[in-house]
Amino acid sequence: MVTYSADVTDDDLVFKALADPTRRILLDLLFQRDGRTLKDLESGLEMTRFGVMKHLKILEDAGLVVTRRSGREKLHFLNPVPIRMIHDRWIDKYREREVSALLALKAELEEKDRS
Amino acid sequence: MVTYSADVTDDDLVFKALADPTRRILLDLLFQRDGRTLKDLESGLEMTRFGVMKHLKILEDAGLVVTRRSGREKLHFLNPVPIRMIHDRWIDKYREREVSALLALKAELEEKDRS
DNA sequence: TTGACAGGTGACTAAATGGTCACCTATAGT
DNA sequence: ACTATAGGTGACCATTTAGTCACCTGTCAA
Repeated sequence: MVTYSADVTDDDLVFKALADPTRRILLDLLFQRDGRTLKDLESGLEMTRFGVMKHLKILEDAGLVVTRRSGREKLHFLNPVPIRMIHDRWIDKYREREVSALLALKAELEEKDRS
Repeated sequence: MVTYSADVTDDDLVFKALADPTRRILLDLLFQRDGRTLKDLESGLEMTRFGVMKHLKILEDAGLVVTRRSGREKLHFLNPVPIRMIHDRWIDKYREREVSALLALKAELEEKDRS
């Protein structure tokens, strides 16, 4: 049986982690391509290595990013599970149908806009 | 055509709004039952009316809560659309299948645990 | 029309957060 | 061995944020 450490404020770590724009960009980068190193991620941001490192630690502590060491490198991977749990907290089956339909309609209209 | 202010993006307001535990409780309360007044929401929290009011304003500015006036009362409703957009930002069709399966399995195991 | 009630604003303090730096450890390649 | 490279720690400062309060506006009902 898998146990998640400190159920207590687990969700607080997740939401706090998502609150910073730099950290969301980091997740975007990992969404595009997994398994990046700190050096790699750092090069895409206007910030010192230390800042990026702090952000990655916060993402990792929140469980949004999972890492694996490979020699002197540390590889970073996106973990979508906490994101899904946010979704499920405030969107039940009923609301999900409504929202999906609404967003589909919105996408359709924007598609027409573009043509 | 809608325009957004220069440095504060729409999604930043949403994530900042979700970063506070009190505001998440407010969303939980509205998830249970919509259309509540400030007085109603205030009674469930150990905080002055002013604190709750500030939090509700932040949620409203972020679009997570929509309101309607009725006489001297202001009714609050949960808007699930921004939550869904967070989900869609980092969970594509492929990951969604994986995550759903994983969470379903987890729920199943916890169900067995309880019996 | 008067008093109670629901909601709202601006200023203020204490705590949390983001970013940088000096300095440190461990691995890779020559 | 030794030098460059990848990553890590603790302290520090500037800014942001949560919460409270004195005071104000609008609505209801006797």
